[in-house]
Amino acid sequence: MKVLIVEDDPLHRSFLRETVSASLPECDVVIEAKNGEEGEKLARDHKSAHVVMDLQMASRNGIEAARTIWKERPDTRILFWSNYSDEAYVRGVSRIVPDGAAYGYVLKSASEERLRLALRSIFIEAQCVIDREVRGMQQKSLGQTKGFTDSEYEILIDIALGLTDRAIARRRRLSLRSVQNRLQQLYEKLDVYQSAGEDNEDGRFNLRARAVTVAMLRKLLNYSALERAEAELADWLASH
Amino acid sequence: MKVLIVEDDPLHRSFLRETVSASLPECDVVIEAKNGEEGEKLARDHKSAHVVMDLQMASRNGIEAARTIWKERPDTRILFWSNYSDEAYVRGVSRIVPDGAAYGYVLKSASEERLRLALRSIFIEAQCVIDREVRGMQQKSLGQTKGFTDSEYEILIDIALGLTDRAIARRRRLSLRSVQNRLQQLYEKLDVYQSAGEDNEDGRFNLRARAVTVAMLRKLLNYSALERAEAELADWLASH
DNA sequence: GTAAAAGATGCGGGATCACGCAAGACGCGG
DNA sequence: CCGCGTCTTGCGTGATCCCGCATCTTTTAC
Repeated sequence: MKVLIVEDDPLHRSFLRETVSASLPECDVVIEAKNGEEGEKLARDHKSAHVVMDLQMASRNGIEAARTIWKERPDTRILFWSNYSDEAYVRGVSRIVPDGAAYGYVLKSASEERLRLALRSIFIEAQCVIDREVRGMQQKSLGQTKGFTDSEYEILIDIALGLTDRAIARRRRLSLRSVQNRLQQLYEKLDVYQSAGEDNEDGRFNLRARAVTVAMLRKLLNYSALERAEAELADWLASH
Repeated sequence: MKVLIVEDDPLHRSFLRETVSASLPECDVVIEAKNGEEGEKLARDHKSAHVVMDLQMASRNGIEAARTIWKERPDTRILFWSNYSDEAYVRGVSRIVPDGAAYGYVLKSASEERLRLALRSIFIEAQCVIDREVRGMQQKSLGQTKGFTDSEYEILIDIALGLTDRAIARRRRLSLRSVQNRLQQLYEKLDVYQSAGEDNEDGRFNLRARAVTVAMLRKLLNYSALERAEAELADWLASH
């Protein structure tokens, strides 16, 4: 059994290496990559079916890497080991996990014991292990209650990218007015109005820009989500 | 000699502790805090004059903490030990360092040797030590060449916060038209036009929103910068 | 001290945005 | 089949944004 570690921080990497070999005696080979790009390559070369990796890496972030790995070999088992449970990450991950694949998401702040357990559950038992805190996010993003619809999230990304209403309409194949409707309901859910109008008409906001910032502050968006969205946009622009 | 370590990652924290005591034999007490808030408190309690800390912490980020520490005791020597050299961080740090204070900025990706050297240079010799890569950023942000003026950066933050032109004008005590001028020059420098107009009028951008995203992708802005800006805005709104 | 450069302000117009109103389109339980 | 809610679309309006043109002030340079 081979395990591939993808993690850019040297300290964390060596910690992972030790934990993996300590808690998985059946693992005889440990491979290490120090960024997403290298991770993809090594996963391909070694046909490794067991991966533990960080989200948020400099060269190619974990979600990108996971997507190409799963695209080539959908039965790969991946444990995401991340610092954050941003809704942007959780949403990004659950968007790319193939049907029936075993995967996990545990936070770096979790105890070592929890990490060991997750490793065994996923790699040996083929079970999914999602950290409690992360699970909360997932509920919020899937169950509409208080969370954001896919269409709302979609349009959030579009305005974050700086697309114009008309451009969004073209991209999502909607009429101009529909785009604006979605925008309104997004503004509503993000509470952009509350902080805006209030008492004085003095401190009014530019709703569009404000929505993006509020979303970032709420961890609905983060750098890597923007990065991915930007890449997708470039693709779309190329294919026109 | 007392040294205060402020770092939220347990692995990094213990690494720091070892490195500090190994490279600074004259240090007899090492105190540890696991977030910015606690860091401020311990710095106050222990009157510690030597701090090494992370930027990017959950509860209260490094720049905030450093500012209050320096406000209370400007001769404190602080070594920032960070994963990133985002222009947003560099700018944030150099904005708050008091005149004549000794401080340092080294990346976590640097060698352990470099860290040891920095520790001794700053804490013993009272010299400033800035990582090469970080220095590059500093040049770009201070020397206008190819970088951004303070006024441009200021307005960038304002639109990122979602302020309206009129609101910015009030906040910065400018006329509406001046604000728009600054915006234009910001758009220019961020190359928002290039990606926008080009050939087809199809993929046009909303310049305002686009500028923010481009700035984020270029690391001119990041989460903690937004966080700080938002707090400042709230203050300003309160004092009207 | 004067000239050039940089910045601030006003005016005005065309484009875009935010959004109320109302009419069709689609799915869903009775 | 009908009624109901959700989603989509069109039209129109007022606010806001982007920006060219022209004037005036401040800073910088020599």
